[in-house]
Amino acid sequence: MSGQGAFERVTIYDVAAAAGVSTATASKALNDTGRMSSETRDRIRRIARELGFRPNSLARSLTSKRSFTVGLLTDDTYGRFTLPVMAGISEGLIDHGVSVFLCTVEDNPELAKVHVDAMLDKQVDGVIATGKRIDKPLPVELSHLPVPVVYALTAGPAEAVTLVPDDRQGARAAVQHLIAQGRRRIVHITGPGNFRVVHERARAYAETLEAAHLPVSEAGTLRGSWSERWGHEAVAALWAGDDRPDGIFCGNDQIARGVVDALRERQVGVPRDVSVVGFDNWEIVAEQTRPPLTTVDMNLKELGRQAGLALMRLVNGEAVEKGLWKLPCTLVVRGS
Amino acid sequence: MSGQGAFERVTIYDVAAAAGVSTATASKALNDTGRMSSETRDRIRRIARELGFRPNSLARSLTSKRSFTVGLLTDDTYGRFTLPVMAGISEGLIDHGVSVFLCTVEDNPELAKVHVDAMLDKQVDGVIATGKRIDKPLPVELSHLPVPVVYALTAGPAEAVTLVPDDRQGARAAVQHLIAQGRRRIVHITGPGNFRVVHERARAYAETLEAAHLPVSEAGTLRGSWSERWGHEAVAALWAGDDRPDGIFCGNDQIARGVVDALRERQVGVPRDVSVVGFDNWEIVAEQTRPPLTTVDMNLKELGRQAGLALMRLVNGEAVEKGLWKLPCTLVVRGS
DNA sequence: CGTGAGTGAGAAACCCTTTTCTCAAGGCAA
DNA sequence: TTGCCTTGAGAAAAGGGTTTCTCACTCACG
Repeated sequence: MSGQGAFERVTIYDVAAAAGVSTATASKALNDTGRMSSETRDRIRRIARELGFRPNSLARSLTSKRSFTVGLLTDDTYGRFTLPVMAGISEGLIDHGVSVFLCTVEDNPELAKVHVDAMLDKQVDGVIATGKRIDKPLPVELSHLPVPVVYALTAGPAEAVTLVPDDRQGARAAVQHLIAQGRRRIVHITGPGNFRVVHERARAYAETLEAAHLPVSEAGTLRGSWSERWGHEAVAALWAGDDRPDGIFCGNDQIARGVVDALRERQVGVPRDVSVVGFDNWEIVAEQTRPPLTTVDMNLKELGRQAGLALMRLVNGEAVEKGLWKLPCTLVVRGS
Repeated sequence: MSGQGAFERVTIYDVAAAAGVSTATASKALNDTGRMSSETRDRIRRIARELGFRPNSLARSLTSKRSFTVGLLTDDTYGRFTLPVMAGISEGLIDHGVSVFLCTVEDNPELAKVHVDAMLDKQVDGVIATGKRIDKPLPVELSHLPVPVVYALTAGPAEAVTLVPDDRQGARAAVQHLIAQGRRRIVHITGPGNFRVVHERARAYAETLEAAHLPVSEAGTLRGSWSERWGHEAVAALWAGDDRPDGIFCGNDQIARGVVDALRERQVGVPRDVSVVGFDNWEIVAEQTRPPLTTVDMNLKELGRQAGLALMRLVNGEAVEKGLWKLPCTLVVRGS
């Protein structure tokens, strides 16, 4: 099986000796550089394969000044957003032979500094900062590191590359979907006003209604918490009045879940009487709702992948457009 | 433009030259090895500090055969369990100067192999495997890697170190709490029977009742899905009969949430008439439930930390007890 | 004064790979 | 035959540290 060389690692000296050549020749044969007869090259390669030779990245990095590692900093240990982003980064970079150092720093500046120093000592080629909120920075200053930095789903300086989902476009898609379903009285039930995403989504909601010549009022946007309970409460408040909506765009899936449940308790048919659209495509919520939620997916894994690729371009010295990159969201149409 | 690596790194040669000594002496001064006058040692150290010298880990690893990195493999990109475990690992290891390579492998054996090979090439000192289910292994064989492996929250071979929460003890604590609240008719509403944790918790539930001389029947354990909906359904079924419980131990917090909501809809007082205990301490669920859920915390971050420390001991060649390590759970008492 | 022990520090080897420079040999034109 | 060019390959250095070995020197003792 694999991994038989458990004791002594095979080095390029072993390959060279077995092939009766120098390490220089062996190196060149394996890296497809230098000049030599194709017989020699093939023979060395065959022997390397037979011996199970795997070059020591550390030694290679020492001369190449490239470690093929990057550091990933996050302040999120529980959230559901970070993991897909990290998975995307890891997946996008492994294709380039790059491995990712995971560093969780909570909100602890000293811990963050320790991690950053450890990363730098290990000669990372670059750093990705990621977090739980796009309007809060990590507890450590990364702007004058000796390596490039990319920000994903966390606040970064204006002159850096920062990747976030395009909340406006996602919200627009959601509201347009409601309009396309023939809904005309559309409200927006969303989270706390001190989140930037709440502003973005609410603004896009209002603009989309306006563009469709539908009535839009400040009262159409209800701010609360990111919870099912708030969904319940908002429906209770709306149904207590006369001007009941026939379409509801929710700021996240939990609110939408609460909304759908509250409507069902009131015998209001979803989507017969009211259409509901959520945000996040948190599958455990969206798919379990009855009916399953139509919702906006932020494509976080893809966002992570793009962040990784952007960093690679910076590391390679290629030109990369600075500033905020807004990545498209996708509407996932289910039953609501 | 910052971060174009324009800075020249300070090497030990620079320090040695500035101090007028050889690199050997500089190395020994900085590592507190070898023999020299304390004036020399202090002077070299001071100069190193002034120059901002930071040793290149790569070069150091090349000779020391220790890279102070470990690989972390996970098959979970969405779950809520993995992130705290990873955070604990990262936190526990950074104290040892060890950084963690994050590798997400989904259920893809080839991807997993690529990641493992990349890790090995980068000379990781060890590997930690973690996942979403303690009864499913990762899609890659790790048992004859040339470095030690520790398993956390995923299935590992019998002869390895595997860390999992002590589900039995946690379940026992939950049921004992219900009994201490004066509850006597206690049922268990839990997840699908093909999860090992379902068996463990159900068994501990039954044993604890038995030990307290309370009635225990197979009908007292209701298996369903890990969803709020199932909590609702189970309550509906129970309250349709005559033998209604006064204590409910739920297999996870989502079920408990559904149970509490269903009870409230039925005007059953929690905890006035019925006490409910969940499992997981998923704060976003447990704290939002009305009343807030009393639940079992699996201390996943601590589990991760222990996994990291166990790996370090293996790497250092210290004796480590093999087999399944069951780490204690903690009952978090809230309002239910 | 000769001897031995202890001390402080440097030279050199080593870790593993890449890369530059050098060189011998052979082919070919003059 | 001489001289130049090409080709294939190796010697050596580099990369940034650590570690072993050696050595010169001082001091105390007999």
